[in-house]
Amino acid sequence: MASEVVDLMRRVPIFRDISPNVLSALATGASAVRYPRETQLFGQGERPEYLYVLLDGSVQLTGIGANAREAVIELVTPVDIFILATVLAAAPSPMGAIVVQPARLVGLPVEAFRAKLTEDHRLALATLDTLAGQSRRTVQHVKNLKLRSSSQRLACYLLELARAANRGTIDLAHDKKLIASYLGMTPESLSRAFNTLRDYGVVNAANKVTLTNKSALRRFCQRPRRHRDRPVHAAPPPSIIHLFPQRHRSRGAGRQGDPRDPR
Amino acid sequence: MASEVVDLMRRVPIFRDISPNVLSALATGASAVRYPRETQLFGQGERPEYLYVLLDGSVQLTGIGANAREAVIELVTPVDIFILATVLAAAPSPMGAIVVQPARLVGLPVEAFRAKLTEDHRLALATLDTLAGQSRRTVQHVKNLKLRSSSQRLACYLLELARAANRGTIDLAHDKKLIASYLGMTPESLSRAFNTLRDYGVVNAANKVTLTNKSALRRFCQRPRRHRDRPVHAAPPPSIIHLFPQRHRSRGAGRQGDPRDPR
DNA sequence: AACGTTGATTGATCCTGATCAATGCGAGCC
DNA sequence: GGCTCGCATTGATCAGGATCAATCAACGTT
Repeated sequence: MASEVVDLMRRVPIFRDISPNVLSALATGASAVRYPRETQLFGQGERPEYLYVLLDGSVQLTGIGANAREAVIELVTPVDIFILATVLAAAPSPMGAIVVQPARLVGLPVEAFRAKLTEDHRLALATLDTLAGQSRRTVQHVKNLKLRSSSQRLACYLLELARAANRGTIDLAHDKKLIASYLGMTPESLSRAFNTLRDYGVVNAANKVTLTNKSALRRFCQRPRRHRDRPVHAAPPPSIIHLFPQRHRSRGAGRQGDPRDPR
Repeated sequence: MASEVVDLMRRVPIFRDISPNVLSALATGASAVRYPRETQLFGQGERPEYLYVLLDGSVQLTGIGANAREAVIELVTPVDIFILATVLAAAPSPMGAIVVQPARLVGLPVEAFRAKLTEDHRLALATLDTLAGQSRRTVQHVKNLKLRSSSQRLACYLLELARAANRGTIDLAHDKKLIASYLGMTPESLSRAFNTLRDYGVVNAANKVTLTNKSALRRFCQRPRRHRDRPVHAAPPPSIIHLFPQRHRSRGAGRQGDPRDPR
């Protein structure tokens, strides 16, 4: 029954406030399907036929580089929607999608989605919202890769999981191998990163992880990569060079709100 | 005169097909302003007041990590629009914006933009388009960082510039330092990467770069990071494990369209 | 013209993380 | 139960880049 699918779709923020008839139009021919591990939903370079809603399980979006090396670019967990940008651009997907935990998902045909987008303003606005959110997350990913060491990336990841789980102990829903790839390192390095984090209250028993000292861990995240003892004297005062319509860049550490993000 | 600004705005794809009155509403109080190098438009962690249209010059979007380390996350060149995602999310910006080449830009007040978005469907759709494009570019950035060596990233960058410039010789519009940061390495490593690429037909005189052998360079981009001589025998045949509604992942190199992207 | 500043290059060294190799461990299978 | 297979961990080694330091060229300033 299509109305069941519509009910399921409402679990995703993007569809929360969309009118029922639009939703059922989007869902024509669609149903919630279960897929086993390892199912490839589509490959890199293909134009996906569906916009996917993940209800249960998890899906990895992986990019393939030279020599068939792959890296997990995104790790989709329920309830979420994925390959929105690709569907909108009607372009080949820069990454493939593979089920990593037995998943239940709904595939919405892309033509209907794009058509409804042009008809329904609410839908367009909702899509804009979630796309903006995803875009920001990807930028954060780039920042992590460029500005943090691998142990720090792991620490941030764990803090994020803990925040989401909202309890002291996290259980890792994925292979260490997968997590390693997602965090941009090898499984061996991940293992060693866990060892490093033991000093900051990270206890790693099998698939369970407990953070006994979150504040220490948070501090670790923001620490410079190479912690040589630096001169204690303060950074030079901001040097105002021009006086122009906009305020000027203050070189050095003399900035106000300390915009470092612990994520 | 506001109509001048509207004309300027039309240079950006996002505004190309927007009705004049909507555009002039977006542009109320806005004008094209020139800013010198080093001008900080806004800092990381702030909520920008404007959605920016870059007409000339260039702007770097930089993330600040621990210890005031910064990395250039995006490099905006004309004609383009930036911090769209942040404006839409009405959230603090994950990166600051600094003028790196004397720039002319228009700042559109965010409230008006967001308001018009809810009123004008065309605007919403156009925004969706450009946001999708930007999102894809960021994903590509992540892929580059995870799957390619620094020399390969430089090679891709040069190929991209050559494609855009559409002539044999590129002139680098930015400091090497900046380019290095954008590509995720230090200036020293960039210098050495240029040396490495000499073997692939990259001639680097001052700010000019000529690619004398693009195909070799393209091949270099896709080469595995560590080119040890591997066993010649072909990869194992795809192992079909399940037979399910969707086709299954074929492990190994037995894939069809070779979806490696030379970008 | 001398000077100081800034950016680019090169060399020497170090460190992070990848690679290679071996082992342990647990789960599914016969 | 014994088996294999794949994942995780640990150790040893290696390589790619970062860091530190010195030099040099290009400018702008005085």
